[in-house]
Amino acid sequence: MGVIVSKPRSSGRASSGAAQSVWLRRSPTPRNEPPLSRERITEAAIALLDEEGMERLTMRHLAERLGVGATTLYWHIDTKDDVIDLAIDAIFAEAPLPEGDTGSWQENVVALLSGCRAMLLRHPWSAALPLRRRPSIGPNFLTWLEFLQATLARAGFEGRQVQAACWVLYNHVQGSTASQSSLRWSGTERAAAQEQLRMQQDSYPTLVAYEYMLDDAWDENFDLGLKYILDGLQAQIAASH
Amino acid sequence: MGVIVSKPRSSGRASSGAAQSVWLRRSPTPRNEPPLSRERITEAAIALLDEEGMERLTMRHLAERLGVGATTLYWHIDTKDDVIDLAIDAIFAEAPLPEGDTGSWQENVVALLSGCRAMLLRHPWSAALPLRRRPSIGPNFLTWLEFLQATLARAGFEGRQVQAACWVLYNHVQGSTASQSSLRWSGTERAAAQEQLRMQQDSYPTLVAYEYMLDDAWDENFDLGLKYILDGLQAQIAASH
DNA sequence: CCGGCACCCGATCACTGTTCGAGAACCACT
DNA sequence: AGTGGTTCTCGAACAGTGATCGGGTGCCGG
Repeated sequence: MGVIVSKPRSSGRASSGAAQSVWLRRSPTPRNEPPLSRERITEAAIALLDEEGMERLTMRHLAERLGVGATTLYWHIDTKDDVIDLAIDAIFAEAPLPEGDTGSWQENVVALLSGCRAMLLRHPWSAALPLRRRPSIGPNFLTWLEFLQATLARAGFEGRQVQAACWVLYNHVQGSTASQSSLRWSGTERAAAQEQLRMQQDSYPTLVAYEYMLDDAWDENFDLGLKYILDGLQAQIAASH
Repeated sequence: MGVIVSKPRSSGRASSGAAQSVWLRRSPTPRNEPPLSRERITEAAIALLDEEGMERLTMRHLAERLGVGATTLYWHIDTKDDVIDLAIDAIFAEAPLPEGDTGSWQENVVALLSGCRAMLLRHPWSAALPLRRRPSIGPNFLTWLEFLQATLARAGFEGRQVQAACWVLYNHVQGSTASQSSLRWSGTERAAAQEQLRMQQDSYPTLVAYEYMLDDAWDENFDLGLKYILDGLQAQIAASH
């Protein structure tokens, strides 16, 4: 201890301008059973986000859900962004880390990413993940990423290759689930957009031909795309002996 | 004509609930040279976003920049989301579409994605792209996507493969640029996070070993990741004869 | 019994997106 | 020149936002 020095309710917090990430400060309640805690706030935030979406996440709504005054939250967290950071990290605890080393590294990666994908789809608001101005350095996210990188390192990648492979795979899960979650729009508008697209077939022949935005073969697209990536990674390993 | 019926300033707009996408309504100013136009608003919005970022994009700021009352904007657009949709689509006009069919399809894809990446990095707020609740159906975005899909279709992909390949590639550009743009955080906090990560080396040995979040080899990671994807796609083509 | 600490909250501030209705500017046509 | 209507502008206002401040509880060790 002693590394993280900032007090929970410091009068001049983050004197050097921007507030620090939640993960760099320690929780202000080391006691036994406080009535309100970061954990309870995070839990309620996730429930609220799942039920009503990102734009309905409000300090007042969240407080009401917890049966608490709105400003009370600010004793436990510094900022609304903190709540979102905590929620995002918490859901990564739901992504299962496959046991043992059964099977090829490809099978391990597929299992890991599939579990993560299912988790992200359960929480559609996670599409907001990449837009956070600060990177994710929550413990659960780091654990998940560590697992992925370790799997790749064990598969035979080295140095820069590990990072590159890791980000390609992560972007694939994150990007495809974000698209899928965002594209759950109203049926009427969707129909209008499809009509509009079909009317402009001369401008977008390929998009129309391959039914851009018309079918919902999310699973197939994800699996096939993942296969492509894994094939490319396998080629890299083969080339490196 | 006659397809898009909603009036620009309709009293009860989008009577069926959610507002329609900008692209499904027509511009309210078919006149010669109106002082304020969608184009000028879009232009100013992009400049504002580039200079001050997403959270500083405000109707009032935008209006002030245009030397105009805040509420004036609402005659030209229905909603702030419309402005963002317009801005996002407008920057896709900056992504160059390589001329002709010189070179292999891989080279064409690399050129296309590199141009898109440079454009997205010039406008870091584009990281917010995937989180929009409605999908991108602006003309410039569709043109760009059409070009990518057409390139892939010409390369020999068929049916579902085209879509899957297209999304893998798109997610790679979008995801990597979003990460890079988001990770431009303050040096002090970054140092603190690195310190924290190094302290927990026991928990995250691989992340520390491969310098997660320590180096900024964005270009190398992007290129290498793209190579993996292209190799995987090449394997698909080879398998399909 | 009491001082101090952990925790809570009502009032309030500056600001947000958006609506409303009153107006100004322009146009075609008499 | 005048009139009527469409096109465009805007100030005032509304409900709601994140966040701060200072004054409160209630509890616990002494």
